[in-house]
Amino acid sequence: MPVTIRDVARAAGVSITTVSRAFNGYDDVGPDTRKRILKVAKELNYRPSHVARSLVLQQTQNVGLLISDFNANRGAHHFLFDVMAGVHDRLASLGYDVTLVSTTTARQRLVSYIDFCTERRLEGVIVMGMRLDDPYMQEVAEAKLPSVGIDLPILSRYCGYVMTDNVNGAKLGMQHLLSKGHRRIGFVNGHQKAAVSVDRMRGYQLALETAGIDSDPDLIVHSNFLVEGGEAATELLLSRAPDITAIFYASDLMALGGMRYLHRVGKRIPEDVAVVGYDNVDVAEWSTPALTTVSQRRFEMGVYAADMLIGMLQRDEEPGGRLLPSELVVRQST
Amino acid sequence: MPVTIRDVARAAGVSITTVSRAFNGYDDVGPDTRKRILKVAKELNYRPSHVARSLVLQQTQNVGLLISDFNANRGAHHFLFDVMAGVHDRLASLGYDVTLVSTTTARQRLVSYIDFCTERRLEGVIVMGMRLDDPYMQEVAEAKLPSVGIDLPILSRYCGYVMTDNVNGAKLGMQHLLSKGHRRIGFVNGHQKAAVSVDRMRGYQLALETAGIDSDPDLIVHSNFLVEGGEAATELLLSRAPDITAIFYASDLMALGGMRYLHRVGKRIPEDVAVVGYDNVDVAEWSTPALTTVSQRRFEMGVYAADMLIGMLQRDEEPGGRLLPSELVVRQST
DNA sequence: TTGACAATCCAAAACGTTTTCGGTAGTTTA
DNA sequence: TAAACTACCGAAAACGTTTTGGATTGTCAA
Repeated sequence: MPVTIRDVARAAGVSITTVSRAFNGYDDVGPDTRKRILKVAKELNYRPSHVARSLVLQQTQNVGLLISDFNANRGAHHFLFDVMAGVHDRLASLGYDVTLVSTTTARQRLVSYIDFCTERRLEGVIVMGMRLDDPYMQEVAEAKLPSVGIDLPILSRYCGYVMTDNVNGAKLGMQHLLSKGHRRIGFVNGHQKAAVSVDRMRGYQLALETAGIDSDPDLIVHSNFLVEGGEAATELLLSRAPDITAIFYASDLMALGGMRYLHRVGKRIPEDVAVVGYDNVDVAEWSTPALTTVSQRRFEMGVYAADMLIGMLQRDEEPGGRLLPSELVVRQST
Repeated sequence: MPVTIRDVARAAGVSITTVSRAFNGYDDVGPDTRKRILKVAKELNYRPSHVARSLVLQQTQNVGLLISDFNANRGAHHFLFDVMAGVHDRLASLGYDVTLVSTTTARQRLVSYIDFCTERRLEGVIVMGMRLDDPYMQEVAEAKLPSVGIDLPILSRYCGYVMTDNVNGAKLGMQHLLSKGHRRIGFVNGHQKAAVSVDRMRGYQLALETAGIDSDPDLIVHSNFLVEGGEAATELLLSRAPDITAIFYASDLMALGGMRYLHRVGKRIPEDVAVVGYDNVDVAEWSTPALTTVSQRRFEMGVYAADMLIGMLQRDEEPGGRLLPSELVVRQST
């Protein structure tokens, strides 16, 4: 049904070899024949088949964008969307196609992640939203498929990663609170199986340490990065340590949930309790009071991840771990 | 480099024909040979090439997910992400691959949307985030490529769409305000080139009409669906008609911006001005006061769009226009 | 006049599958 | 015992490209 290179060749009165060469800009085709071929091709509405070309060239120009359990991670769109945009933007501008892959789907179809990718001859993968205990973590690390994790510190011959400098980010947030005179600071972290959580925990501890304050386990609670989780965590935190004057949250959404709870129990922000979030998502700016937070450059994370992958693919570069700087954004909640 | 069907055939001592049949579950291959082939294939780590198969079968099992200017539309993630999840979820579970496509990228690469799709032999496309005056609108409508628009009323032999019943949705929001006794109701609509805007405008007018209220052009202003736009629009609205007691926004984000402005100028919500949004995004629930809004079932929109496309692809069904019901979610802003 | 050398072009193989059309045994039926 | 049938398997063509290794001109220098 679709018009092939053979149709063009026939219509232009040349061989398919010549059509191919005309299209790919080789110089051993006469200027008039070239013009004729191009004209005929346009008339016939010829589009070279990407799949035939992939087959003979043995490369698809196609990379996967793997989002762990896309469906269940919908609440994370505040973070994920921009990263996706960054990844796609860079990859597309370099001529790569991006196919969406989700692990759950793969699981449903009883195909492992690596099977999925090699079957479609994906040349590389960018992985996001994954937990450290996810079974696919190991698959990614062991596969010989070039891949780069976002917020996933996997490092091997074929795996690199990009993430924000979370320990410094957490330190920034904490130092800000410490500089405001707070001494009893609660910490609502993300779930323990998120790579960022362990780093942010370290930043929290480090900041306390250098301020000469002993860490109190009662002041630390783990949650799920989402609003409801932050709400519940804050309630728990306040029941355990009613004397805290500030809370540091590992995500803006949890901070929002926390502020909602604080508001409900009549605490004023920042007078009674100061609040710092993490991510600097758009919502942080809209809340009342506007949320002080540690920013992550999400779009850039995607771009850099794409760049690292391209480096591996096109220039055979060794992957590495790239840490983006964090920045403190001070607003009214502190 | 990758192991092919020929390698498996050689290792198993059979022809490639037999390997192919064994893999595709044909019944004319002996039970013992089949077992042997499968064992050998597993040992060699054989994965059939999706691209070779696509070439011979003349179908790719691949559909495009076209997001108009992905990059610039990042602010719309509150709406888009869930739809994407719905689309991907359904499509993936039916064995289709999903390729991300963005028109800007295409434009950069000087390849038209339709070229992009036919080159990759995409079997269909789901289109979202597009404006009515977008040049690609016509391309989509004229192309013989099965496609379904989300919030885009394009209808042809190959084009269907799914959108929320926006005129009824707007009517619901307005009727709610009218039932609370409001008579001077401002309307902050989205930009005029969005399909949903014209429907919501109609719903607004209809509601006024049946309530016997004349529509006042001073009470209507167009904006861009985003927070800052809503803020500016509200300022304009109040300057033109200081006597309004309620505002209906065509998106939750604009409503949020509006509430921010109202708060700043000392108006109480809902006592001085009642506010209704549109979309029921997660943020609507978190704001203070929580936002009354008209809900859209975003995930389902994606699922239904996928279903419609599959219907065309697999059962040659005629596309149509599917309208999802809207629902009013009453919270504290009214 | 002839050999070399551009300038153009083409036939055929290759990429990794699926599928059509047979072919060869062995087994049953008449 | 021959014919028909079953069960299993393979050779080869096809899908739409790219690329290798010439082939055919014509031109120019010797």
